[in-house]
Amino acid sequence: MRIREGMRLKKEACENAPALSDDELVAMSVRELNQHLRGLTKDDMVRLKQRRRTLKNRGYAASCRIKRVTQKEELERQKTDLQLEVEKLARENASMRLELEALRAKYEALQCFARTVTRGPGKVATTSVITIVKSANHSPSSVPFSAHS
Amino acid sequence: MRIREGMRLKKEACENAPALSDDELVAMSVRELNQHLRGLTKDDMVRLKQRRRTLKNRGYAASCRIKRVTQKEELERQKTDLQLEVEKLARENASMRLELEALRAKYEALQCFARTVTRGPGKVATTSVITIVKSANHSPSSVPFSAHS
DNA sequence: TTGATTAGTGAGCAC
DNA sequence: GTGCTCACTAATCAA
Repeated sequence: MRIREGMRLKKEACENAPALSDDELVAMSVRELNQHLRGLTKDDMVRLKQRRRTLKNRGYAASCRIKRVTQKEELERQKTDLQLEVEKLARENASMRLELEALRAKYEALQCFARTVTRGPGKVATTSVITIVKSANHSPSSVPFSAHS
Repeated sequence: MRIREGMRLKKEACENAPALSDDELVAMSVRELNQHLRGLTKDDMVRLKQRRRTLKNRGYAASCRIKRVTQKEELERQKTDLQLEVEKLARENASMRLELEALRAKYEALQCFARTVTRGPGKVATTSVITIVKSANHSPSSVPFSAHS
């Protein structure tokens, strides 16, 4: 139902009142409304109050609809934000994975090298035990460094 | 506006038809409808068709509302799914970051060692047993490096 | 009483 | 014509 301006004509039947517009009526405070109610039939009073209620309801319905679409838009916004964040984290994740693999390879290469160096030429004499323990937090009894003659 | 069963009484005015219920009327095909339309006033025909349209509209409005809430629920579901995924990725990310740092430390330690070994060629008078244990669950192939005598 | 929400209704658009 | 959606209304709920 589109707005029916013709409805206003009903109100014209009341001659002594200056034929309040919908906007005026709906914006009126209760005090103001009572001013305009003076000298009206009980019946007209009821009618006017009902018209006011209806106009108010019209507004409530409108804000209800607006709220509905606003919430939907908000949800969609949050969704796309989250999608972007997922993508960002996934990228970070992938690059870190590569970095980790690369470092592991470097580490193992260096390890090989260290082995050849220490195993081979000098025939190192003394016994020296170096233990570097970098353990995850679950091994509290760690001995991070211990050298033995 | 709640459903007004009283509206059906209007239809009772038509005696020759068996007073179709709303459900029957709305479920009827156009062909069936035409069957029931025989022997009715043009006016009654229009009225009946309009009632059918109104009943149909009632259903359309209902499915429209159902669709609306369904879509909203779907959006919320997707949102929580994405939130979970973000958390999961963030956790993975953090643990990989730790792993990376740990490996970097290990690598630098080994690098220092390698330098001392290679820099002082003959100087290394020690047998080195280097045990680097990074006991995180993901490196089962531990004892990455171990050289003896 | 006031504001918000629901179901039903007609208008009007799209196919 | 059929289905959907919008704006409106009355009913009803909630604060």
